[in-house]
Amino acid sequence: MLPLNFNRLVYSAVRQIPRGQVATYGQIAFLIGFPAQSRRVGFALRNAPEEENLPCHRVVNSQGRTVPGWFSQRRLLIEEGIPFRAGGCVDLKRCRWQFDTQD
DNA sequence: TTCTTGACAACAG
DNA sequence: GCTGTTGCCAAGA
Repeated sequence: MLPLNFNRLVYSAVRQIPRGQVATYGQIAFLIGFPAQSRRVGFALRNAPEEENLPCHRVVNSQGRTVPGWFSQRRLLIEEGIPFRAGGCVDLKRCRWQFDTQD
Protein backbone atom coordinates (compact mmCIF):
# COMPACT_ATOMS: atom_id res chain seq x y z
CA MET A 1 0.00 0.00 0.00
CA LEU A 2 1.22 3.44 -0.81
CA PRO A 3 1.67 6.03 1.88
CA LEU A 4 -0.83 8.85 1.92
CA ASN A 5 1.98 11.27 1.25
CA PHE A 6 3.00 9.50 -1.94
CA ASN A 7 1.87 12.50 -3.92
CA ARG A 8 3.85 14.74 -1.61
CA LEU A 9 6.96 12.67 -2.26
CA VAL A 10 6.38 13.01 -5.98
CA TYR A 11 5.97 16.76 -5.67
CA SER A 12 9.17 16.97 -3.65
CA ALA A 13 11.16 15.08 -6.26
CA VAL A 14 9.70 16.97 -9.21
CA ARG A 15 10.35 20.29 -7.53
CA GLN A 16 14.03 19.36 -7.32
CA ILE A 17 14.42 19.01 -11.06
CA PRO A 18 16.95 21.65 -12.08
CA ARG A 19 16.10 24.11 -14.83
CA GLY A 20 17.26 23.03 -18.26
CA GLN A 21 16.92 19.35 -17.44
CA VAL A 22 14.14 16.80 -17.55
CA ALA A 23 13.35 13.66 -15.58
CA THR A 24 11.41 10.54 -16.48
CA TYR A 25 8.54 9.12 -14.46
CA GLY A 26 10.72 6.17 -13.66
CA GLN A 27 13.40 8.42 -12.27
CA ILE A 28 10.95 10.20 -10.01
CA ALA A 29 9.50 6.91 -8.83
CA PHE A 30 12.95 5.51 -8.17
CA LEU A 31 14.03 8.65 -6.37
CA ILE A 32 11.18 8.55 -3.87
CA GLY A 33 11.63 4.87 -3.23
CA PHE A 34 8.98 3.33 -5.49
CA PRO A 35 10.73 2.23 -8.69
CA ALA A 36 7.70 0.23 -9.78
CA GLN A 37 5.28 3.08 -9.25
CA SER A 38 6.11 5.11 -12.31
CA ARG A 39 2.46 5.08 -13.30
CA ARG A 40 1.44 6.44 -9.90
CA VAL A 41 3.82 9.33 -10.53
CA GLY A 42 1.98 10.26 -13.68
CA PHE A 43 -1.32 10.00 -11.88
CA ALA A 44 -0.05 12.13 -9.03
CA LEU A 45 1.13 14.82 -11.40
CA ARG A 46 -2.20 14.79 -13.15
CA ASN A 47 -3.81 15.59 -9.81
CA ALA A 48 -1.02 17.97 -8.94
CA PRO A 49 -2.41 21.42 -8.07
CA GLU A 50 -0.70 24.47 -9.56
CA GLU A 51 -0.24 25.86 -6.05
CA GLU A 52 2.49 23.31 -5.59
CA ASN A 53 4.51 25.15 -8.22
CA LEU A 54 5.45 21.86 -9.82
CA PRO A 55 7.58 21.93 -12.97
CA CYS A 56 5.67 18.92 -14.23
CA HIS A 57 6.51 20.00 -17.77
CA ARG A 58 10.03 18.79 -16.97
CA VAL A 59 8.72 15.28 -16.50
CA VAL A 60 8.51 13.11 -19.60
CA ASN A 61 8.26 9.39 -20.24
CA SER A 62 11.19 7.08 -20.89
CA GLN A 63 10.98 7.67 -24.60
CA GLY A 64 11.41 11.39 -24.14
CA ARG A 65 7.91 12.03 -25.35
CA THR A 66 5.79 14.80 -23.93
CA VAL A 67 2.36 14.42 -22.44
CA PRO A 68 -0.31 13.63 -25.05
CA GLY A 69 -2.76 16.49 -25.37
CA TRP A 70 -0.56 18.89 -23.46
CA PHE A 71 1.00 20.99 -26.21
CA SER A 72 2.04 23.83 -23.92
CA GLN A 73 4.55 21.55 -22.28
CA ARG A 74 6.73 21.53 -25.36
CA ARG A 75 6.82 25.29 -25.53
CA LEU A 76 7.59 25.58 -21.82
CA LEU A 77 10.52 23.19 -22.15
CA ILE A 78 11.88 25.05 -25.15
CA GLU A 79 11.74 28.28 -23.19
CA GLU A 80 13.77 26.60 -20.45
CA GLY A 81 16.39 25.61 -22.94
CA ILE A 82 15.47 21.97 -23.39
CA PRO A 83 16.54 20.88 -26.89
CA PHE A 84 13.81 19.16 -28.84
CA ARG A 85 14.26 16.67 -31.63
CA ALA A 86 12.20 16.35 -34.76
CA GLY A 87 9.02 14.48 -33.92
CA GLY A 88 8.35 16.38 -30.71
CA CYS A 89 10.48 14.38 -28.30
CA VAL A 90 13.07 15.84 -25.95
CA ASP A 91 16.73 14.91 -26.28
CA LEU A 92 16.94 12.79 -23.16
CA LYS A 93 20.51 11.86 -23.97
CA ARG A 94 21.55 15.43 -23.23
CA CYS A 95 18.93 16.73 -20.81
CA ARG A 96 18.25 13.80 -18.54
CA TRP A 97 18.39 14.87 -14.92
CA GLN A 98 21.39 13.09 -13.40
CA PHE A 99 20.56 13.07 -9.71
CA ASP A 100 22.84 10.12 -9.13
CA THR A 101 25.53 8.07 -10.80
CA GLN A 102 24.16 7.50 -14.22
CA ASP A 103 26.91 5.66 -16.05
C1' DT B 1 -15.04 -8.59 -5.51
C1' DT B 2 -13.58 -8.66 -10.47
C1' DC B 3 -12.47 -6.11 -14.65
C1' DT B 4 -10.75 -2.09 -16.89
C1' DT B 5 -7.84 1.82 -17.12
C1' DG B 6 -3.70 4.79 -16.87
C1' DA B 7 0.62 12.03 -18.12
C1' DC B 8 4.76 4.46 -17.66
C1' DA B 9 8.95 1.20 -18.52
C1' DA B 10 11.37 -2.41 -20.82
C1' DC B 11 11.89 -5.40 -24.63
C1' DA B 12 11.13 -7.27 -29.38
C1' DG B 13 10.63 -6.61 -34.41
C1' DG C 1 14.44 5.96 -35.35
C1' DC C 2 9.21 4.01 -34.36
C1' DT C 3 5.21 0.73 -33.25
C1' DG C 4 3.37 -3.24 -30.76
C1' DT C 5 3.25 -6.28 -26.71
C1' DT C 6 3.96 -7.40 -21.87
C1' DG C 7 4.52 -6.37 -16.98
C1' DC C 8 3.77 -3.51 -12.88
C1' DC C 9 0.43 -1.55 -9.26
C1' DA C 10 -3.25 1.20 -7.46
C1' DA C 11 -7.77 3.55 -8.30
C1' DG C 12 -12.41 3.53 -10.06
C1' DA C 13 -16.67 1.42 -12.07
